Amino acid sequence: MARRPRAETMQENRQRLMAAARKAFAEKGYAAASMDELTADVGLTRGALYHNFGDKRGLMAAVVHQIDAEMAAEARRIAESTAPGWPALLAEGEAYIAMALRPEVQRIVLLDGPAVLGDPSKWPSQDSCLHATRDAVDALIADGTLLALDPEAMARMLTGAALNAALWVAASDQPDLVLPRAVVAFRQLATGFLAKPGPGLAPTRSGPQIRGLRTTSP
Amino acid sequence: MARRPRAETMQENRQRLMAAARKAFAEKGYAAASMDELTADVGLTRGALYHNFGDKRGLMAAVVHQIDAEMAAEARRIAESTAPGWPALLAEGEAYIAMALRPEVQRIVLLDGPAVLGDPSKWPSQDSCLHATRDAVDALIADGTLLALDPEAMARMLTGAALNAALWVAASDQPDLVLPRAVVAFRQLATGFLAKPGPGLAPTRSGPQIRGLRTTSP
DNA sequence: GCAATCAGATACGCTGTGTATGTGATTAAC
DNA sequence: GTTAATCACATACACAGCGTATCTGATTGC
Repeated sequence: MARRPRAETMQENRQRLMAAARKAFAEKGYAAASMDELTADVGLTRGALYHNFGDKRGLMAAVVHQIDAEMAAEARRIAESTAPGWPALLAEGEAYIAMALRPEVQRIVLLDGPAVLGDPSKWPSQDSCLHATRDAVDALIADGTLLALDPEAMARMLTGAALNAALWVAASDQPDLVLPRAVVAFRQLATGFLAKPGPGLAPTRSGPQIRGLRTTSP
Repeated sequence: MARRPRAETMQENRQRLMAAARKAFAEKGYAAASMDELTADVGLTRGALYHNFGDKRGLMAAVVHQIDAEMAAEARRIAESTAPGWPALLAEGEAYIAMALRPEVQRIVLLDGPAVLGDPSKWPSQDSCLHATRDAVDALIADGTLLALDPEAMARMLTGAALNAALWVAASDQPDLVLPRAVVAFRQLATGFLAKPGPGLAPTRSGPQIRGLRTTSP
């Protein structure tokens, strides 16, 4: 028989369990997701689950970590494809807004995550998204672009505003329609941290675009 | 016997159940709170609970509604005891930050609430806090103090930033120490919505006050 | 005073988690 | 190459907790 190394199949099983968990948690919510069902879906039993993740919460932690990492990576990609500095920070925030519209992110990371794992800043993953934003803020403070306040607080408020805006957008009747308004408001709010606020504020001009579009730099 | 009217004792039982629920939900979290224990604590059984609130979630909704209303009332009181207009809006936001430090508010409203009941904007209570902030924003837009963006989005982001900041403060090692920094950052961020940003930004001047106590500025 | 109502209690079933134990395959020792 | 140890996962069990269906004694309206 194809003697596959043990560690390999184990890794694959972990992946499959996490994939199933993402699906179940996103669709039914953490509380309503049955571990029995979930494991059966990928041809395993709860035995495998408890062996790999300790308990249901452990699986949740792993899933949240994974999604969080993906989000941070995507935000970083977007930020890097933008003019560095202030526009990149804005782009990052907008990226979070856009990502938070995905049901998976919304349900797992924003709604159930804090309830199950506590505040994001204490997550095992240490919350990559927050970290990334904090780094960006640090750089912009050193840079003189932003006011020298507590960078942790600033990062926290920016991501908080962005993610909260996203929840609002998602809960609305026509997400596609209100999304641009949220983005505009976010951009405007963020200017509060600028060391020298741009003179002409023309927020609604130049059409707010998300995901890849040029952010108007002051 | 003292023939108390039925509606009266029923009302009292409801109150007692809710009081017990606030305690249990705050201390153990929604998921870990046992309805059997909770009802026994006030000398009742689950029968009373299901009769009055439908199910566990119904009880949670009632509790959240109650706390939310209390928060909104308190915020309003604070706002009214401040110079009307912009300062009042800031005071309101700061009040939310301070209130969110209370374990009850934090655990029930901020962490478990969204997971159990969904996004605050869809809560039965319609989220009084959000509503209050929105009204304040509306007035300040009409007033010309704030930029005329989507008021819903603005309110959402302000409360989002405030509450997120509070969670951050609460999760920190020395809440008392970082709270002032959060307040300063909040005040500064909020200026982003001002129609004409003040020239000299002296956020720490005039002492950010939380619940009546003067925060030490570093 | 009597019947209808109703708040709350009692009893039951069921789902789901966690744990303790079992087992067959893989790995490592000799 | 055989054997012993390990280990990933399965099986079996105990138990807590939610929801519902049914019951009961008190209150209310007539």
